Amino acid sequence: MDSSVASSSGAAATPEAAGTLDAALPKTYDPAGTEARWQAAWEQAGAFHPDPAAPGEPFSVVIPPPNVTGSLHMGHAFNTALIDTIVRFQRLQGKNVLCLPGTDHASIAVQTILEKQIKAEGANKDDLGRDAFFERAWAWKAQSGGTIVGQLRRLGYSVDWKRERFTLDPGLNKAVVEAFLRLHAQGLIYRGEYLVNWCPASGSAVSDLEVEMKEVEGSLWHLRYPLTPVEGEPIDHLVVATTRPETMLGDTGVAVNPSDPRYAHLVGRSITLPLVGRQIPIVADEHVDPAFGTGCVKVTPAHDPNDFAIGQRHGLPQITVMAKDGTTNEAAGRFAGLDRFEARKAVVAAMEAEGLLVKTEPHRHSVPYSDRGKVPVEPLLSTQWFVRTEPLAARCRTALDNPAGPEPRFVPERWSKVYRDWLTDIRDWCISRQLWWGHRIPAWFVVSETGGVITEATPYVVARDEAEAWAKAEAQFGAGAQLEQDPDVLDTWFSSGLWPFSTLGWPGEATAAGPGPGAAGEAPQEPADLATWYPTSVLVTGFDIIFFWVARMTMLAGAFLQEPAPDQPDSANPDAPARERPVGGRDSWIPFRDVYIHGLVRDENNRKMSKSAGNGIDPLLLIERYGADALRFALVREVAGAGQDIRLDYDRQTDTSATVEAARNFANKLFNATRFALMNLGGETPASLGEPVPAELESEDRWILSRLTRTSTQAAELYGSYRLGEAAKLLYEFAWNDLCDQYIEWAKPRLFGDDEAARTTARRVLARSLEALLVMLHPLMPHLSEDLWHAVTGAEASEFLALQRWPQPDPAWLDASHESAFQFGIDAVRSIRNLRALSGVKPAEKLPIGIHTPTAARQDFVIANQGKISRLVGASELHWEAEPTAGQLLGIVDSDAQVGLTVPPQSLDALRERLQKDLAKIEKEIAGLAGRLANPNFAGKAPPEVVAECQANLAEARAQAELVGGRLGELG
RNA sequence: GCCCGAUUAGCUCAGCGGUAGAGCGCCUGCCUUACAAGCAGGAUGUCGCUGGUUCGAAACCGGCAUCGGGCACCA
Repeated sequence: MDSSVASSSGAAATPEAAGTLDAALPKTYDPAGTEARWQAAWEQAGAFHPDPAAPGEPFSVVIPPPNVTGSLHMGHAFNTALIDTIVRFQRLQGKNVLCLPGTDHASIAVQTILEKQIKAEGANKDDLGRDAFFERAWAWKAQSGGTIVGQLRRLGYSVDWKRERFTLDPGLNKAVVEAFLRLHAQGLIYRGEYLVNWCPASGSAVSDLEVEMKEVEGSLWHLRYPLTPVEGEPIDHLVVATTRPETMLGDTGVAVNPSDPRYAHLVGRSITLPLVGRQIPIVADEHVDPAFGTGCVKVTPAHDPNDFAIGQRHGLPQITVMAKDGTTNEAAGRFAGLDRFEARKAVVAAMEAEGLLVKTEPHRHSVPYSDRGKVPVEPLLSTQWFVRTEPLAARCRTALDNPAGPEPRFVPERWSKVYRDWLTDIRDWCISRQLWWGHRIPAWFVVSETGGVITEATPYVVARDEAEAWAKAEAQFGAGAQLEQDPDVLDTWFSSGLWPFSTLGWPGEATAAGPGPGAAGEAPQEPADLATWYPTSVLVTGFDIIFFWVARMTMLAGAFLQEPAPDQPDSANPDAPARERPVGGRDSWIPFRDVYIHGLVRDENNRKMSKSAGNGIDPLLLIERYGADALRFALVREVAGAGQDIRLDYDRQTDTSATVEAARNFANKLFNATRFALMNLGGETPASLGEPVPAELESEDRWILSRLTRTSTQAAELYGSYRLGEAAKLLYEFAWNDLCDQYIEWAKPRLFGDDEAARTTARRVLARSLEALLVMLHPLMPHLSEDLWHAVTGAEASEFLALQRWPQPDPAWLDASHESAFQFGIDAVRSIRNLRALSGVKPAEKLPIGIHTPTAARQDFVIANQGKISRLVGASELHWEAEPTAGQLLGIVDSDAQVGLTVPPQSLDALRERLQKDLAKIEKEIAGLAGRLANPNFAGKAPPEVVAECQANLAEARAQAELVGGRLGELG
């Protein structure tokens, strides 16, 4: 006992880890100081910096790296809460857990922000130059990244900050270059001129995924195209309908459906394109819907994806009439130099002037918008780099069909369909961006071969660096070769797509320094982190980036991690137990075993929170008001239906949230429960008190230990299967209802009394239950639980709850029949309190109370717990006769027990009303049960145990009805 | 057009074959020596509509309605 007191005060003597509770014993929990203190302590101790050679089954998560575009919003806090709950739980399971943090350079988003800033300063990025721009971008990254990291720390994220990565840091650049080279060597990267989505706002190509279709109110212009005249032909023109009249300047054909009787005979004839005068052919193409518009389509292969395809099928020329800044070019003739929307007006006006505008109809249609630029994208012919996706997607589909189980496994499962569908009709991925902020494409053009300029035909070499490029170029093109590196950068998602392995050290030193992929004699030493933690255990992310990110990661992993990793003997720790992994390397190349997809955080009006909508909530505001633990608990608790969006209530006037406040109240409840324990454990700790001795346990001891055992099994199951919200609710109920409302109240007489032995038993049970609860809650409320755990256990400051083991209560404590026996006590107490309230007895007034039951076991229970029950119900004396004494006010617990008060019956009406209500309810139940039993089909077909239960319930209900009826009769 | 989700107490949501739950809010009473951020007691629902399966449906199946989301997209 004494030694434990010493260890408790020992913790208090270490200032940086002193439990809040040891000092002034405030009545309310103040999260701010506690949270900061433990965050610092964890980090200083390197608590979350795992060793790849350490024992324990590896468990790893790479966090979705937030964009360095400013600060974090509630969605990030949600994602963080979920991931940290999972990894902290797994750490408590004794696994070798790595949670790797980082941020994403967000090429186009950051460049857009910076260009806006520069523009506001009256300059543009070209004045600045590429190097200065880069410097500025890095400064921005430092600032925004710092803010983000600060926010993640404030949430208590148990990530390994020593392994923090940034998608544009040198190590990841090496991975990006290597990935590009290997894909190129595999024939999976090509360069060519295709119609791409051009964003005039950012001056870059974007991928299909970065285009968002928006419904807009536009117009459908019907234009008259005169046929080049032919003798005897009655039709002298066609009418085409278009939403983009300006593109007619680039028309190189008109298409009709081959089976359209109106026009079939005109196929092959030519048209004189108005305003331009070009002769263009009429072609027949299945794509044309005869029922839409006039059934004639103008074909502009250089400015529309469908027209591009038609043009390809019919060999039509591609005439680009638009420049990359969204203005018409010289090919637009007299319309050249106009902004595209001006050009539209000008063309329509000109057509009208020539009497060729048949009509203009209002027309609602979808227009492709650039996600980032927020302007309509322009389909434009452009030479870009592409990844050939089908072979990569095919591998992913095969993995998903793995007969041993889908890889990855989606939770909830329905998202695997979304993932598969996208991989099934996938288009090639345009990966080049005409931006500066990003990974420069590792390709050098041999410009000497094409007269010093870069064209589509310019040959190139891909290389790890300039020296290698020169070597390759000279070998291929001779010493006179002139090189120029491609000025473009790669799509951000190209580097994000490598995240689960690039952050773990892929491709490793030997390979990177080696002569090239597949070269002989190469003996790549797989990085230890990769060997231990790849594939990662689970990816936790929102459904909105399944295509952008999840699928890109699986596709790229398929290109690089197919080969089994070499066996890595555990040299640093030869005695370590064998890993649960196949000898010879990883069991899958898919970068994560599970993909846990969560919903979005919506605002109080059920709108998606987003920066652009301006309805985001700064997590820091709520953390400051309620604490990080409260915010985390609130977010996780809301997520019981996995994959469902969550709605966070929020009052923008006062920056308050009832949901988070409820979680804060729970934190305070735990704080006070622990405070109560500290005040009543007499300076002892769970360890110094020792195990509860079965023979000494009282009723509530056995009950709470059984509940604890049950809860610990259930909570582990829930956490382990990503049912985090359910775990949160379960523990909330155990803590508040079972431990605080029941156990502590029943145990108080012993804790406050002088019976040393009884007090010790109660202390043992209380200490053990509370400690186990704190461990179980740790994944959800890490700071509070860490703090309280230190206070309760007196653990050294250098020890952490975060690194303890999940509670292993003795299974022998599980006792369902005792749980229901004790439930009688709870129910009896409630019945008495109800009766007191009903009869208007003052809470402070003590009065004689009876519990009446003919059952011996229950009588024994009442006798054994007389003092406790008396205290709980405010009894001056407690009777336990089998039958009620005359003149008492009676309440029904169940058919086998009644409770009674001896008071002047001043509230008979209230009691009568209550009994009548009870009776009505019971009779309704009887009618239902009797009806069911009367149905011969039920008795014949329902399982016998259900029938028996039904009969038992009916008997119970009838007995209760009789009791209630009798009481009503007495009341008159 | 194709696919997915949701619809349960005033609000936010669990429950997903045995006859309805939680938190918040609400009503009543309590500063009971851990906690008023608390305690005790209480009220509150034709589980969207409609067929079907079943002895039995909030739950399973079909249709419908409303809301939300994704994909595709005809000029």
